[in-house]
Amino acid sequence: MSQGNTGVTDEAIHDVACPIREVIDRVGGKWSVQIILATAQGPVRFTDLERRIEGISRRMLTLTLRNLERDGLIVRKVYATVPPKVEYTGTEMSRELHDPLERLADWARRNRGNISAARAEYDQANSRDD
Amino acid sequence: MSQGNTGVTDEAIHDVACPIREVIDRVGGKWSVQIILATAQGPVRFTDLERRIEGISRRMLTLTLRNLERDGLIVRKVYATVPPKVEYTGTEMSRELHDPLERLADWARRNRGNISAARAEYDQANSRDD
DNA sequence: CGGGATCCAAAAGGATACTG
DNA sequence: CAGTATCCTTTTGGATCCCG
Repeated sequence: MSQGNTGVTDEAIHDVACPIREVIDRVGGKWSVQIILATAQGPVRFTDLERRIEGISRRMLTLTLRNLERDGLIVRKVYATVPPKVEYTGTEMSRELHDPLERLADWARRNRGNISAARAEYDQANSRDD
Repeated sequence: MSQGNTGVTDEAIHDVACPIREVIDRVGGKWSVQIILATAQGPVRFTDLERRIEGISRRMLTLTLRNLERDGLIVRKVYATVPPKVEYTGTEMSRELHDPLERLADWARRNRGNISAARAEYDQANSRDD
């Protein structure tokens, strides 16, 4: 190796980055995480979700639920009653996501200050010149 | 509490989901993670990144680098030489992201099979009817 | 109640030509 | 070499109305 620190890098990057992409592609949507958390401890009805997740539109709730169901992260149970009743429940796989997500949340809480400071600095530095 | 399992839920969801959103908003882009990983162990030049991150366009490389720099996740160092030379290096804050990200990657690797199985099943179940 | 169908706005991303 | 500028396509998300 004559060219400095180009060792593990390229392959290792792909091996880590690629699975991460897969996760983000499924839970990176604007509402996915909230739904995963909301359905974690038991069956929740459609309308309950709509009320509990502030700002979500009917369309996005349906769409996100469908995608999560397709990926096996939640289970949809329909009761043939009238009026209709549908319950959504997070799966085990989905619950196993909580720890990893909590780590991310930790990082975010620890570095909130850092990030907004960095931003302020950057934005100020790039308003003078240009 | 007379109405069943509505305990921690709503506030707790927000307290966890909100920081997670913050992280995803910064590293959820299509190329962010790869750049974070690639710049982790030392200075990398623009063209090196362009070569090592397969499929990235000049535009997106620049854009993503700017955003990461703005958030304090990488540092940009310009050498006033000719031809120009610019190096990008991940910051400590950025390196602290690796562990959380690795957990996510673990989850993805463990559940890859589960997910594609769930998809296959779902897609098949929804091709018959409709 | 729990959606599906439709239409629209905004954001993200890609291709590529040009430049200090 | 390391970008910027411009144009275009795709994706994502929101607003509604309708329907069993």
